[in-house]
Amino acid sequence: MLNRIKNIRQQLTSAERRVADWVIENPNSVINRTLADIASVVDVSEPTIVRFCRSIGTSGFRDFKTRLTQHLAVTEHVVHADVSAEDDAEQIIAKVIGRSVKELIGVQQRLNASAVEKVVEALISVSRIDFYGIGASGFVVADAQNKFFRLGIPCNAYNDSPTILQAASITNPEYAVVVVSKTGSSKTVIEAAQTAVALGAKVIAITSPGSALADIAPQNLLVDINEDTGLYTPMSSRLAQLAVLDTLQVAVALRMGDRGQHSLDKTKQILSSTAKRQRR
Amino acid sequence: MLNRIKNIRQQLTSAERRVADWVIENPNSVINRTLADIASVVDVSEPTIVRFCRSIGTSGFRDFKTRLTQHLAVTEHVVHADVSAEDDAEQIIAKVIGRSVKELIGVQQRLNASAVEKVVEALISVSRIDFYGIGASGFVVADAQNKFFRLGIPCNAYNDSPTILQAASITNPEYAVVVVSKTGSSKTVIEAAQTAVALGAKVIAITSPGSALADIAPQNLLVDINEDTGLYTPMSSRLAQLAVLDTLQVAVALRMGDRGQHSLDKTKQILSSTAKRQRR
DNA sequence: CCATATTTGTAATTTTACTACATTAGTGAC
DNA sequence: GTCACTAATGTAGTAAAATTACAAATATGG
Repeated sequence: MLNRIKNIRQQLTSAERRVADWVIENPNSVINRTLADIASVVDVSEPTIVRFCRSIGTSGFRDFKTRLTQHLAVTEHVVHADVSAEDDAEQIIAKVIGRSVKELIGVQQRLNASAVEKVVEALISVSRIDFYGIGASGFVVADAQNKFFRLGIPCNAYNDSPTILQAASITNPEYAVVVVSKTGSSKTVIEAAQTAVALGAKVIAITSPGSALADIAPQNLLVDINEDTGLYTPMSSRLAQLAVLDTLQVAVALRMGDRGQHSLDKTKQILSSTAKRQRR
Repeated sequence: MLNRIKNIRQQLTSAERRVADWVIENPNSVINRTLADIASVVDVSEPTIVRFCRSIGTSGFRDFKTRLTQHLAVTEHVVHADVSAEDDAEQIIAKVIGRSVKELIGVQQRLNASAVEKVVEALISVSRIDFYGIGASGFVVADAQNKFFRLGIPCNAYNDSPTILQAASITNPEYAVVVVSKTGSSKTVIEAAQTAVALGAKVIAITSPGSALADIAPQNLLVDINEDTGLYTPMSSRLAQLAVLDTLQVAVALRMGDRGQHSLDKTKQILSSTAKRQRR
């Protein structure tokens, strides 16, 4: 919604643009104000505001207001405060999960669609995929390996430095290498990424923009994770990485068509028949 | 919001209750309808609806409408449609992550605060914690182990059947055992939970309500995960489990006070100094 | 610098929410 | 059972807010 306004801003007439600028500056104010109200603070006429609403694709001021309300409810649905020792369980639940929700929505908005498309192209063009991640990212790559494996794609996940370095040294142009790292500054993953690039593998980095790793990898999915406020483990970055990999897996599965669906069905079938056998 | 209406329902007068029932049935319709509109379909007068709005704590119909809009935007912030082969990257990102967001918000609402409190009590009363999970839950418990370990709590995660059964057989009342399972029907985890309960360990299950595992474990955090629509791997359940464990870890850390904070600081310090050393 | 198109504002209209008051229905005492 | 009283609901009018029609002003090209 707000993005749409920003995108279309230059196509607007000057009075409408003044409205747009004010809305972008004070989105929350729109919800509690009336048409006349806004007209007077922005110093334009009421119809101008209605025209602005139509320009950005809504049917009128009323429609614009409800849509903005919905948009803001989602993007700002967060308990902004940090957890504190006085919080009871109810508050902790709200705050911890609220932060995760915020993080996911952030990824949803920041993740670059065309970059995703390119990465998907790369992933379906190779015959195997390796995932590298150390520390907290180690769990993420293990999960990713499982996900892609179920699509029938041969793949491995490595989470310790020596093995990652060895794995990188035996890659070739038939490999895609997905390197997951929050900071993108660990020596191991950088070295591994360099090696893989040199050997012709398609290297994809899921990391922070501007990091050393991001500079090396030709295809990047840069996820700009909000820095942790210091407290507690990096849940947010893990969640963001998982979300990116979920998206990639679904996108790859769709591009693979029946082949991927078939593999999925088979793995599911095995899982459920095992469960039944065990239940007896 | 809708919960509030349900709670207050019996205190309403009969005409107001008719309004409440209609709103609960058709919450989305409220957004696009006018006061007069709703009055005619519910077959009450307009002031009755305004009175209903006041009864549930809003200042009038307008206020009620925006609040409901916000509420629905958050709880239904989802592209309802499933992903399909025709979707482009943009839509896949929106749908996949949107579903995850929905799942998290669902957990946030369903997770029982008093149950969380009891579980936290149990976790801080023991000297070590074991995490059991097989298959997809295996990744979740590995992550949990890492999280709690950083608080300075001795703990282990097991993700294969024989090891889980062995681990359960050496538990004692000084152990807390956290069993993670989506279905709660796998033979291994049920058996392990039974063994641990018999040996006096505090057994906590993160699983579906009504499952066999839920019946065994004295303390349960029941997470009622929306069944997957069939497509793709169980991302939702994994996310829900992670969210529950995140919450538990934060709650435990807060209850531990300085002791937990101190351990966290130390582990963080080590991580960053290692990173620096590697960067040289 | 005039003609035309575009942008913006004024004022009237319509839609919508809200309020004051009247009517009806319900409840308990005798 | 009915009268008095209270609570609940509706009617009709009012105020407020959004929208529209049209006119004035501003910009643009020949």
